[in-house]
Amino acid sequence: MVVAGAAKAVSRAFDDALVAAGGSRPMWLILVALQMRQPRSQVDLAAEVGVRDATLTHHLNAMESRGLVTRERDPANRRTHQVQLTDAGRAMFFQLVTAAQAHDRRLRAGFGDVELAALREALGRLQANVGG
Amino acid sequence: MVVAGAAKAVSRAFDDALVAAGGSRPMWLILVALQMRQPRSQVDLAAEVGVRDATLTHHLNAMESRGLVTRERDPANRRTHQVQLTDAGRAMFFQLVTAAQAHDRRLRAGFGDVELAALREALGRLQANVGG
DNA sequence: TATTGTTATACTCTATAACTATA
DNA sequence: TATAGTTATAGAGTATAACAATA
Repeated sequence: MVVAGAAKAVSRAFDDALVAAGGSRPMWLILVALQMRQPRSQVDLAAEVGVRDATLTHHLNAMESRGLVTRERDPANRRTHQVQLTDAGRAMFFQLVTAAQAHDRRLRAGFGDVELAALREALGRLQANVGG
Repeated sequence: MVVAGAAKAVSRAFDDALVAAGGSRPMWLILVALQMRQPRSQVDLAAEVGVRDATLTHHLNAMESRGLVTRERDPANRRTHQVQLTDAGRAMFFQLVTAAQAHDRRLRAGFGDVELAALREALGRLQANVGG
């Protein structure tokens, strides 16, 4: 119960940091996924981000209208869309990385390296315990 | 960044557990606040729960229509509503406590007492670092 | 005027179901 | 029929702004 409260506060602070930097958590996850590997299909992206197809469509619509990504039909399988980052998308990625790193520094203030490693390991186990 | 992902997963798992038990996180926070002290004004409750007055009104409307709380004007200051738990509200509180405890057991599987105390302490510091 | 609470409205994130188009 | 994606709709949670009632 105490853990859940802290988890919510920490999670929300990260969301707020991304919004303050002109993005959002879903946008961040999509940008990270594309930065790792692209082009990707929407089914693939949705699975990586952890949302439904229709939810991803919603976010991609917003990102496409902001010029952050492009969607092109795959000539080999015209059902699928190949999603790719634009230059503006890469710029937004670096903008959000910067914000996330600044947030991370603030978050781990007062933590030593060893302690931080232990914390990360423990959080990973908590996440596994809830099926994440 | 890893921490934020784990925090979100842990936070959401708690929300899901409360929903599965017939409640929600805001309902839980309101019930806990009233169980600690009642009657309380809505300004007071909203501050404790961490939402705006209008947001609290929204949740109290739902809880009142489910018979979990009552709102009565304070005769001494007719602007304020005194919010109180009904028998059904207390029953819902215990129902959600039970669910939260079950969830907590699952969450901390594999953690020893000492390790758990260290984790709680560390999470408290993280929360403080983000201004929670 | 200041405070308490409600109403109206809107926004974000998410989901399900029905649909289109391709295979 | 099965798959990829879109559209329509909805619901939860939150917020701001305008308002009414009371002090």
